[in-house]
Amino acid sequence: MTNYYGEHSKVWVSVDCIVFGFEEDKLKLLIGRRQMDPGRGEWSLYGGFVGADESLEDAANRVLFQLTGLKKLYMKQVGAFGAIDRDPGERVISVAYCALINVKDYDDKLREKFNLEWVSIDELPKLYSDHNEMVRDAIKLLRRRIKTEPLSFNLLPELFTLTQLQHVYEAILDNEIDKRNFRKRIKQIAIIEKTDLIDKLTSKRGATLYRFDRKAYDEDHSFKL
Amino acid sequence: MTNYYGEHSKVWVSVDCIVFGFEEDKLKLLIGRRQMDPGRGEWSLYGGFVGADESLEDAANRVLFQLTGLKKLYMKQVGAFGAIDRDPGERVISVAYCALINVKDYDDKLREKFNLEWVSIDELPKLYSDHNEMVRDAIKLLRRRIKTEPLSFNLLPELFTLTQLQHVYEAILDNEIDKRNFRKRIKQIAIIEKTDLIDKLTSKRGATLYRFDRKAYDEDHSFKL
DNA sequence: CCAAAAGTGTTCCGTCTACACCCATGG
DNA sequence: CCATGGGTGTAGACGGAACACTTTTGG
Repeated sequence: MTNYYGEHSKVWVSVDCIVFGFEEDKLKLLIGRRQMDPGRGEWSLYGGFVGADESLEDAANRVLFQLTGLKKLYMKQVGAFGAIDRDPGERVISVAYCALINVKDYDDKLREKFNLEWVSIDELPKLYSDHNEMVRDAIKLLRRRIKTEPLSFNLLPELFTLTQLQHVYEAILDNEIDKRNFRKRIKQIAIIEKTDLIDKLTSKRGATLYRFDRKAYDEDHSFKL
Repeated sequence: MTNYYGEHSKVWVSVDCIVFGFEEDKLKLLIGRRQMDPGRGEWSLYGGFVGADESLEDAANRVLFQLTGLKKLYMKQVGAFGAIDRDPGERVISVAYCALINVKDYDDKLREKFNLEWVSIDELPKLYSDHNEMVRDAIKLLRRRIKTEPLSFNLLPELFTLTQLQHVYEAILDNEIDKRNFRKRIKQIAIIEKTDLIDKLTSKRGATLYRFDRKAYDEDHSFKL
């Protein structure tokens, strides 16, 4: 192989994963105690180095799979972070990825194995390196995208009630939404499908369960909430 | 220095700059013929490798300065591109940055030196590697941001007419805007300042020149167009 | 029987859109 | 004097926000 770029220096590149979940009507983040030096023991996102033979997306998916046991997660790049001294050990450029998972699908054994915690985004501790910045940017990205993309379903089980769905929007956007207006809008957009199942866990009367209608969404991408 | 991450492999990281300008009522991109192997002679964005002792932003600013002779440009990260074979020569991860410049400030000698051309974004040729993707993402970013940030002034001289400003919006958003509605909205938002100067280059009657009122903007960031 | 969550429509107001004519001037 | 771009206001449509009461049922 010809050595084209030999005179330039190489750097380590890592990916860091911002894993969001939804629990107790709050948007939560999966973080853990860093298990390596430097920074051992600090709260941190979970990450990994990008291998010579894997793309950035592959690396992010690999890390997410290790972490959650799940493939095909909703995942989006947040951005590259490249300050010289962002990592206290060596020069490392990191690309942040944000993923949404349904906490119910998540294997709690993995949580224990990696010593992870679900932490509410408004109670986040100081994280390792520039990870707080990454989280901030990821939240901005979510807030923008949730208005035009059906992100919210990734945070919920397949079947969910309209109240749960509304709580997801409220948690991400951090404001209250009027119940009637919310339901009106949801019903105008034909991308959620009513089932004849009733959820009786959260109320005595019971609430109708809905599911995301991916087919309808694929046919009509125009979507505003 | 302790070698923390020695077992992992390093990669080359570059920055690629997407430089937008506005000329002849069109949004244009500064591209050139690649002057190195691999891909010598192909149309390409202008880029450079990230040095061991510079941040990603520094690298992007350095490349932009080389290219335009200008500092303190409006610049935003578009994202990291990391497919394994994206560069035909070696494994290189690239971070794309998008910049806006006023073509009038631009030194044409530099254009000749680097053999660059201003090409209208709807006449873009096939570019080297994944540069067309980068440009697509950059345009998406512009379209989103121009609605809430005063980007447009970066593409214009300090003094400009309302018609010019409108043409910038039309070029970026790729649709026509009603003149009266546009001017009504602009005047509601007090971030542009009328001068008593008249531009007589584009019309016989002459058009009032305006300037961006940065102070007013800094005081009131709420802004929608 | 009562507490607790589900479910349902209407009115108002502000914003966006569509639309056409006069003005000033250089050539 | 006329062609060219500059400049101005209004009416109707539409979408978002505010708002309160009835229903069901488990305990």
